[in-house]
Amino acid sequence: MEAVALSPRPRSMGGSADPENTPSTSAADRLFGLLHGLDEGDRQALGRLLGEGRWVGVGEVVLGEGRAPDGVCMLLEGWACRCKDFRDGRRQIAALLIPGDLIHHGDATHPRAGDHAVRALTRARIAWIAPEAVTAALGDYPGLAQALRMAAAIEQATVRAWVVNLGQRPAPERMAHLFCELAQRLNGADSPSPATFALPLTQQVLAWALGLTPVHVNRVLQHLRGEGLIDFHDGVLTIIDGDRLRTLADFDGVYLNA
Amino acid sequence: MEAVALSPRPRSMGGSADPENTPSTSAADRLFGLLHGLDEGDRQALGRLLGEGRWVGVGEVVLGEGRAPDGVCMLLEGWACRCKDFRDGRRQIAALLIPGDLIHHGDATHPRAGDHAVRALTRARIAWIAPEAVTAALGDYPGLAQALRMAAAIEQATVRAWVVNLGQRPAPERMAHLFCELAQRLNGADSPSPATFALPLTQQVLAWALGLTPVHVNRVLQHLRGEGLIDFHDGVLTIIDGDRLRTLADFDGVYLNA
DNA sequence: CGTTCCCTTGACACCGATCAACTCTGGTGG
DNA sequence: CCACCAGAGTTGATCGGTGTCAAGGGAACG
Repeated sequence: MEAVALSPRPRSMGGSADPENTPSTSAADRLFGLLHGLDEGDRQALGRLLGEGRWVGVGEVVLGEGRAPDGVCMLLEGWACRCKDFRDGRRQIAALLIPGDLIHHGDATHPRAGDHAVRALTRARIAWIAPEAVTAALGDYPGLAQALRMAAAIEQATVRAWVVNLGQRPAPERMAHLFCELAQRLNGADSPSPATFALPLTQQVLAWALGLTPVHVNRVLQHLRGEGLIDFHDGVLTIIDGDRLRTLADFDGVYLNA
Repeated sequence: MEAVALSPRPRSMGGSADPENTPSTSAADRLFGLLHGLDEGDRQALGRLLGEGRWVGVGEVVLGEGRAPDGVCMLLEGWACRCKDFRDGRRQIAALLIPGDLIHHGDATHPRAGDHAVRALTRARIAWIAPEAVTAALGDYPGLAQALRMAAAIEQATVRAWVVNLGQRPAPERMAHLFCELAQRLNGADSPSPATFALPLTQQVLAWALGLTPVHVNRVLQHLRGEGLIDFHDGVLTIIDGDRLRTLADFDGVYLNA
């Protein structure tokens, strides 16, 4: 992960599309969006617990292989991934994490998360909540515990969806499915058909996520583009025809809903 | 799932190798094996909560797509799978479940498990614990809550391992990895090299789990057999050379440990 | 004694990997 | 300022793993 850039270089006119400039003030809100009509106190309590977080650089390991510390860790800004590295340089991304996702639900019982590492794919801001603070907050704000369990369950369903994606779908529908998932996670289920959002990932990273080669990712991207479904360059994905994209991918986003 | 048998027919001299005859009295014990030195009271409490369970037939849906009921559900005997069905008949198994595995951790907060169905692959015995009983027991036996979270975390790690397996490994190492995982889950990490255990699955089921075609599963099985690594027929898997099998699969079973 | 269905085998097609070269942009250092 | 380099993206040629199609064997069952 060292010698390879993970997010595309800013092109031509600088940071005009710089994804880090999107405020994403509401990382904690996204976690709480999982719960309908939740107490406003819970939301503010979580915000206080999280604080500002700290910045980590591109490619940096947030949570290494080996036994993980206790406490809860959340991604506030930027992109990260759960990533398994092979000795020969091959990699597989098992999860893409966006602001509001839990990096670690360390309820003092988590076994070793040693099967993978969490790495920042862009510059990223993460927040740790100390285990004592977690247990205390769980007592004071019962909604919090529920939100954490909910988030874990949704991540579980998402990983299962990736198993299905990798096991059954050929490359174009596989990539289409990933894009549909990300669109829904980023914009919500009801995003209009011509949608544009920052996807600050290189084709190499997409390849790691999709179990493909970078060159094949490139060809599939061109294919989808030629079909008039999407456009993707310089870290910006445009979904041109969401309906046809979902049809191609056989996408059903219920697994992402609370 | 209707017209296809899921476990191989008993061959020649009847049920001599019938996997259902293995007592597996200790399904609950396996869940508790996840915790070192746990209270004996907790173990017995879980046993009482589970009771005898009820039998379901081969191919029967234990937990359908759609919103799941509350409560905890455990597999006591037999095999089951988390299975995603496509309209055109294709399938992908996202998890293989053996006695002691949790089918449903319904802590009254689980969202729709609607992305997949849980089906019995053999005749299976499952037990439900009503939600009130769960919350009551969680209060009385705090070790139980920890065991449930632990089991969930291990399943999560297992699904991630499947993502890696499907995304990165070619068919022979993929199958080898699955066999290593099952051997460890069934016999523990320290099983002697020539090991034999019941694997009451058809090649078609293996294909669903591995993202391969039945005919390719057949060929890969022959290949592994020709290499002197395993033998598999009539629902019995023999691991002839565990070391070389693990090497081939690049298997590291830490993700299965508590 | 025919049916069913799992397993097996062979021939062939194709998706995606591999290898290799080239462009382009941005960064670096003389 | 320019030469050079590094790394992302792109393209073409070729190879191989896996899917597909098709046929047949063998054990259990009615």
